[in-house]
Amino acid sequence: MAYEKKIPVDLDCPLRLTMSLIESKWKSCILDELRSGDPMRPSEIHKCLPEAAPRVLDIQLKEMVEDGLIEKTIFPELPPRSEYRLSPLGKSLMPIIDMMLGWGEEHMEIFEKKYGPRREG
Amino acid sequence: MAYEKKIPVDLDCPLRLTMSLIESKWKSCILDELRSGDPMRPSEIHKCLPEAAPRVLDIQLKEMVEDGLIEKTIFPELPPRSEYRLSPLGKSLMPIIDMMLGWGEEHMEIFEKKYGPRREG
DNA sequence: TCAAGTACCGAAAAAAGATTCGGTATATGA
DNA sequence: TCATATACCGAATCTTTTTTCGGTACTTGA
Repeated sequence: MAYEKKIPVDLDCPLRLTMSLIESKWKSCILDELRSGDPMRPSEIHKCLPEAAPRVLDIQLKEMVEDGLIEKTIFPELPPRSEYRLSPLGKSLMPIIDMMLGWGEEHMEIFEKKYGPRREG
Repeated sequence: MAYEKKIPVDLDCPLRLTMSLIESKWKSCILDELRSGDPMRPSEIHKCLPEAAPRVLDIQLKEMVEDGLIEKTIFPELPPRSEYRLSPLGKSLMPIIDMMLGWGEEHMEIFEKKYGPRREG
């Protein structure tokens, strides 16, 4: 009955906090796309992650801006133009993204053998 | 209509692979509990993570055994006794867990200010 | 006998997450 | 005029994850 405000991240445990910021399906990939530091337009991000439903990317980009991991610039132009780039906070997550990417590359074969190959007639 | 076998991890991208192994709500915490390398009994793990629904821990422990992140020993005793411990594969994830824990500790305050404090009358 | 502890599992319900579809608004080029 | 492109949002639906509840089976101790 009592209305309880929903907290968008997990403040009970430092590990859960970090996880809750990046565990949505495409957030880690978005951070990876932005790794160079150069800004990217939303349409570019969509093209780089074609498996992601566009609506999900929109929502997750918005949440990441709200959480302070990325920054958004809107240009007052028509047709509309905007850009996303890593914030300092987002940059500070990059070593973690790097390690996860490296770990995945190193161990992909194990899991391909175990669970793949995928989509064989 | 065509039945497609569900693949329990994401083999399309190394980053998503790593994430898919640990993104379930309590998996990273389970790895953290097992960090010392010493085995833990399931009841111990439950006590250390009292916020987790026991059933979820059971399921996630089982998945982590299946994925090869942890190893399980069942002792043929009554009452039943079993133990979980990090596998070499799980150990290789620890630097990532460590970094996420460290990042969370360093930045917790930002998010407490932004989204907390929680449960104030 | 009864409660508590051990380690699990199945099924239903609830919640959260992702997806699809349609819509806003404006501009350019065919 | 119509399609395409830009960027985004709301709502309904589908899917997955998490939670809750009950059950199995056996032992110990009150």
